[in-house]
Amino acid sequence: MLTDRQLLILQVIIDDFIRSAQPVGSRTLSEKEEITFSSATIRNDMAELEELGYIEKPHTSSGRVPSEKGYRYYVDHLLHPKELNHREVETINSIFVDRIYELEKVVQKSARILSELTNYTAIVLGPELKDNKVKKLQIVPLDKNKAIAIIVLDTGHVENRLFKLPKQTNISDIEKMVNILNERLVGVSLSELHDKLYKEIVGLLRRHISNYESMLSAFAETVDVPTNEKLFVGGKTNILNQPEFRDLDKLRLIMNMIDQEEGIYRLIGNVPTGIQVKIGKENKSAAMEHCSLITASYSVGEEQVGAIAILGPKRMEYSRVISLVDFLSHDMTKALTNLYKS
Amino acid sequence: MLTDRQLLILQVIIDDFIRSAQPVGSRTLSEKEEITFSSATIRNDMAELEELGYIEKPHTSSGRVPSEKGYRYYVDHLLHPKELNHREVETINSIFVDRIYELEKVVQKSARILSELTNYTAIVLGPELKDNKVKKLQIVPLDKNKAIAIIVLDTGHVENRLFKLPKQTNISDIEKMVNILNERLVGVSLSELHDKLYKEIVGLLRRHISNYESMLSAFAETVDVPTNEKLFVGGKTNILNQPEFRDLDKLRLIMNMIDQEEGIYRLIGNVPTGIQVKIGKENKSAAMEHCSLITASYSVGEEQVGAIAILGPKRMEYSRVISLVDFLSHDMTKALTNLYKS
DNA sequence: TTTAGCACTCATAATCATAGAGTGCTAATA
DNA sequence: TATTAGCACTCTATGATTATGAGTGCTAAA
Repeated sequence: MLTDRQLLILQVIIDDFIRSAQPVGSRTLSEKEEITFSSATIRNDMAELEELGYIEKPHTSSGRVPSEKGYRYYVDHLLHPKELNHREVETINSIFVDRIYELEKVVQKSARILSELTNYTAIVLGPELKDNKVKKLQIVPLDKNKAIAIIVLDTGHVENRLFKLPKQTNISDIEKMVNILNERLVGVSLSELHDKLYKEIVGLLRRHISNYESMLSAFAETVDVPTNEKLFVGGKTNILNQPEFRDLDKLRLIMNMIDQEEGIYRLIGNVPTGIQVKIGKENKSAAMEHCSLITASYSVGEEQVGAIAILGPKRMEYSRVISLVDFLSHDMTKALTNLYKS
Repeated sequence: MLTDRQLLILQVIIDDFIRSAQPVGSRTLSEKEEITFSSATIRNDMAELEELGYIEKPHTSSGRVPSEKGYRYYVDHLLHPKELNHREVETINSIFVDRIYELEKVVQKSARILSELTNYTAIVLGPELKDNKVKKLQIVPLDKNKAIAIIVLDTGHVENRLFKLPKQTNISDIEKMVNILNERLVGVSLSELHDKLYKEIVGLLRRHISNYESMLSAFAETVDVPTNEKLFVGGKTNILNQPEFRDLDKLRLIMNMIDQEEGIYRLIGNVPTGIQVKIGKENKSAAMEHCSLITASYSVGEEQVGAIAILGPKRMEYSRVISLVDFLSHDMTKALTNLYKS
């Protein structure tokens, strides 16, 4: 359909626009070294590219700007993956050099570093917990009225919740309860826990322990944690540097979305395995209309557990960002697999 | 020094400017109902107020704008506290209606609600932990190589950290260690813990346990948590609605500061007891040059443990915000005192 | 002491002209 | 037949010019 020359022109237009954020004219193009033909030829090809919907004009006599269809074609067919340079590789590896033991820190650091490397906004979603298995349960009384329920998972994640003790609970009841729970629930995954608690355990408790209800419900609530561990967003203010967000209304729209976790979960809550690029309206979100989102999943062993993402303007440095995100996601997979499967 | 009439004029100028964000002229003022004298009189008084530094002119023939000195005088002497209306009281009380047991949620909700009520940015700093006392220590082995150290504090706060087990650690050593730590450290406050660990405990461990070092250092690091529990910022995007931050450079400056915890800690890390108002340059921070900060402390019992703050433009609704912040801080004090001291 | 009157200042908005980047089309060229 | 030079045309961005009007300071009268 498109001639090689037209593809070259499309590619150069997009490359230039990504760099300059300015509409690209035939004259500018003809001066590029990779382009050997005249501006008139370019104009003819541009007219055709426009007719086919790959580029558009902001107004009658201006240069051309890529359309979403154009970006899509560019990402799918014209992109040559950019090799990361030494510094970039080093920087990403530095995330994992010291203790990976604090997952929260790793997630946070990943988001920060990724946003610094790209100058866009980075989102890192910590591993899902739903397949984690209970390692140990514990109740620690704080005083006459309150106690704290603790669940330790096999990945080392700890959930806890304060709850009110029924009046005159005696210590031995608490101990009995903890014993029953540990006997029955160690090894059970978080996703099965709630059911198990209310189907198998509740009868046992009723038989052996008076006033088990509030302790049980504290455990049940502790268990009902959001399925993802932690969410970090790095480089929110990088958005301010993008010329397309000079417009305060656009800015407000996207900022509002980023500032509430819910919006972000909707955006990258369940991304497919591997790299994905969503351009503008493909994101099905009014706030994201002028943005592109590049996501990558990471895994523990074979199982996908989390995701990282870069949010930037449609005019994004796709090839560089894709390489970075890809690299980091593999690094995270390696590090986490290493940590949990050995 | 200032006549009553001048004070009235100053007050009305500031009130009007807070509402409109526009320089206030003598004509506008003379039409206010509380002002009974002519615009010429006002002009004379304004000239004097300007000479004394309470107001200033953006340019020769414009209306007047309050200076920082003017705001300061206004806050110190001209403010009549604004009664909260029913809805505001209800909304704030709603923070504490259901389970206060999850402190993190309470802090988060406070920040959100405060920002919604004020339309400014709200910051809530969770309670300090340094005077919390150890309630229980625990080590849970996850597999041959890793274990998790857990510290439960008397307020119900739980800290935990993954650490690497020395090769061939046997279970009984871990149990011995846990016993020693619990015997010696329960009741010790977090601020004394580090010292105690390395002065008293280390000798005991050396005598009874082989390979105690890494377990000890895991505990020590778990203990070295930031002294404040949690920090939440609500309504960051409210800044975008303030006309003074149309300027992208100003916006970037303040956004950058808000987006890093460190900047916020520097700002409200140690605020005095009670309400404090810092106006513009009084904050000693370039980013805050065009902002005011209203802070209030809250306590458990008699002891101040945390702070809440509102960050807005210098042109802030001081009286309303002060009332809101005051009210919320007392509510928090009540709720927390009730929770921990009963 | 207060106020009316008036000349003066300056920011803002509106209008207009110009330059220049870019286009599409036509006709000449390889 | 495909490419390119040439040219008229379009539209934005820029700057200059000009009104408009809100607001001031000063003077003189009340």
